[in-house]
Amino acid sequence: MIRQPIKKSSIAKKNLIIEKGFELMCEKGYYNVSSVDIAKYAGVSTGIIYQYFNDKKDIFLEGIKKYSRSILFPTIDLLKNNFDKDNIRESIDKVLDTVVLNHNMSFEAHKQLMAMCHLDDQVAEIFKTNEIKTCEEISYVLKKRGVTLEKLEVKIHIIMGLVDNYCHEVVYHKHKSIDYEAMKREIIDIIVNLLV
Amino acid sequence: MIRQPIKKSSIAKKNLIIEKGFELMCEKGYYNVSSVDIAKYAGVSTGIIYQYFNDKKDIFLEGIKKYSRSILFPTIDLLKNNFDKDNIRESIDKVLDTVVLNHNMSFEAHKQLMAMCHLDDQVAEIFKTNEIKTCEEISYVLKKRGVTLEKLEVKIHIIMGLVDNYCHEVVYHKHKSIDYEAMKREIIDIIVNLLV
Amino acid sequence: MIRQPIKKSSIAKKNLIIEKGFELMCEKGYYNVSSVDIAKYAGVSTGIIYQYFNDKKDIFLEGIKKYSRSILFPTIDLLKNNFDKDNIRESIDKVLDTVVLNHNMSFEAHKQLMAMCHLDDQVAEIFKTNEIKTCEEISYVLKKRGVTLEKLEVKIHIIMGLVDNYCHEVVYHKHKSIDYEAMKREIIDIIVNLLV
Amino acid sequence: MIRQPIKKSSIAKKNLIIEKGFELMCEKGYYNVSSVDIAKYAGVSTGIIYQYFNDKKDIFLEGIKKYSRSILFPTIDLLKNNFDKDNIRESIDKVLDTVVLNHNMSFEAHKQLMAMCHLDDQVAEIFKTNEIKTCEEISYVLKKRGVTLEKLEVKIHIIMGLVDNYCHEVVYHKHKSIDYEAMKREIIDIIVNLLV
DNA sequence: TATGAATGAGTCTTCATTCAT
DNA sequence: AATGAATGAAGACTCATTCAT
Repeated sequence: MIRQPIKKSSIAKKNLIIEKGFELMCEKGYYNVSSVDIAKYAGVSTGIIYQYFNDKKDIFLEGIKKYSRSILFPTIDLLKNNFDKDNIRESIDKVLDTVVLNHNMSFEAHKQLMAMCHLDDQVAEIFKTNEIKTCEEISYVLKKRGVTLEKLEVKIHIIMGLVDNYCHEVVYHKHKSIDYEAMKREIIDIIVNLLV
Repeated sequence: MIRQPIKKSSIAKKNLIIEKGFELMCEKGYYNVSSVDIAKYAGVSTGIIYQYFNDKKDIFLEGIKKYSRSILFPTIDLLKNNFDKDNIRESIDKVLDTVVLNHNMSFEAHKQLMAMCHLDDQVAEIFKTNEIKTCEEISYVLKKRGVTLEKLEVKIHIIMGLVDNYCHEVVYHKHKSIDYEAMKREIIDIIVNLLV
Repeated sequence: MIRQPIKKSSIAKKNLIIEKGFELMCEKGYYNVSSVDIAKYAGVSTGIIYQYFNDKKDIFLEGIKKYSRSILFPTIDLLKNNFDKDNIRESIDKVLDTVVLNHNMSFEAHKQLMAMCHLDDQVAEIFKTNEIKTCEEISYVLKKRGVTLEKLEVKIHIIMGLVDNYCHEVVYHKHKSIDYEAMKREIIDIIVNLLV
Repeated sequence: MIRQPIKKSSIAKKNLIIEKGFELMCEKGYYNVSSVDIAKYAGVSTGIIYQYFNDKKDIFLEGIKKYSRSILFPTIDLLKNNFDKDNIRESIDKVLDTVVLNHNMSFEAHKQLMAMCHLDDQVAEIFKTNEIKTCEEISYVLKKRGVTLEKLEVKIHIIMGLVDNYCHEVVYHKHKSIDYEAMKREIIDIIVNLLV
């Protein structure tokens, strides 16, 4: 049924479908985009889609595999570039700002990805794997930078959750009654406490 | 267009549609359930649905308004019944267990609600309102029980996030490499630190 | 099944349904008006409609029987009041003006009635009967006013058709390229020729 | 949304839908035919209909554009082939017979077309345009055959109306009390009078 | 390989009519 | 005699997927 493209141009075409399809689904929403839309947007025929993919969801899954990591867990790169054991507070501060910035840049995509994550087990599985991998990498980076703690991975998981929550709070829930600067300080405190 | 039921039996019928419809959508998934499915499941005709609701989403929204609070934010009742200032650690422990239990009881419902929360602004709005209200109520309870802290609401928000994350971690992500008991202890530590 | 109202108030109610229902159907179009609409517009319950009428069309038919004559064939009354054998030209002129005026006053109703006349055999039958009756009456009036001609009824039929055509031309087709005053003169000439 | 067929077979398919759909609607009545009916009758899928047409009415309109001229206004061809200035009476006689014959051949179609003409402005517009065009063509033919009259177009309009009325009288209203042969003679007289 | 026309099951929605009260 | 809530069959329309070319 499903063919693996061999020719260079075919491989490019398959990748184009993933790229453009994922882009469109992230922007408009999985359920608001039809296969015909995707084909048109990618500039290919509808038929070819079903030679490289089982169904519409397949495209989305491939898209996630390929792009979601950079959308959802850019933390690792941030840390690699910014983490300074002797200046944890500022490192974390920078990470928080960057994560918020990143979320705002792909606002709709994030919403769609989170939604699909809850609606589809395969999507959820990919996210889970991603998260674990990210956690391991962060762990590796931290260790390299001199952080030696018990239960490090558990702590990193908690920290990742905290960062995420803070981010969602700021990006989606933004409401007057909350003092977000204070929240940020509290969260940094918690993280610092966990890492020392 | 949309009629408000006046007769007792009609009100009951409308409520039945909300109850059964919401149940079905939570169980099978919003996008996997049609209005005909809902009508059949509720034992009413398809026509009547369109006399009381604009569309499927309307039913879902009403369902959320009616039930989601008890599904998503039972924390408040837990606290009311369990919080003991001189024994915070155990109080929190109990809350965590109960939240996990509660999530497991309506596993699919939670997933659907979270998904819709990301896909639909109206749903998101209801959640946001609920969360603020819950936060305020928890704040009120804690104050009554003798917790007097600066930035209490900010802290409660963070705690609610931590609880939620822990819960999701346990319920959805459950994987071998993580020591969930350790995670629980860490989280309790953080919460206790925040509250003293 | 169908009940004949006996009580004075019931008879009034049935008539109200015919009156208001017919009015609404003429205005909005038979296919754009539902029984519920009619009931609401007449201020009665939907149920009662089906005690006095077999179906929606019944109301329309009764409406036609009751009102269409005055809408469609007011010619007879015009003639009764205006026909002057020694001044035919002016009589006809007045009739034409009045018929056009009458059409314009119930523009939508006319269109609906003509349409239904073509769509439904029962409606067509009523129209046919009406036309014959009108023709006979006109014939009677003309004779009384001293018009004695062979094949009078045939001529009257032709005249009625001419009047109708002129009217439709003016009311519906109105376009620049045609000189309607000239047309009127020609038609009057023809009619006068027929009647002398 | 709406696609224009390019491939030969697709064009044929679109035309088939118009042809069969129009045929069915004319036969059974516009309001008694569903898109599924049309698809079945034309031997195509329901989906394809919505790729070539906005809705049912679209098919009807295309049908009218394609076929109505030959159904409704064949007079012009009749005249072209039969009109003889020195033998007007017989020419007209032949036209009348042919028009009646033609109406009887597509009895239901005529009724539907007339009905839709009153119910739908787009249909009405097409008819109006057709009529004007026909009138001009007849005018052209008559002039060529030596008929030179003032207000010729007005007269042709009146004649077309007379022919139509006679035809409807014969085809739809047929009733004992009228002497149709006499009516025919009268109408021919009127027409001849107009043309000399 | 690639095309894009075609499919048809499935969805939402309406409304003439019935029926419990 | 009257109500108006309820019914459910039928219609319009969509879209993931297939298939002839």
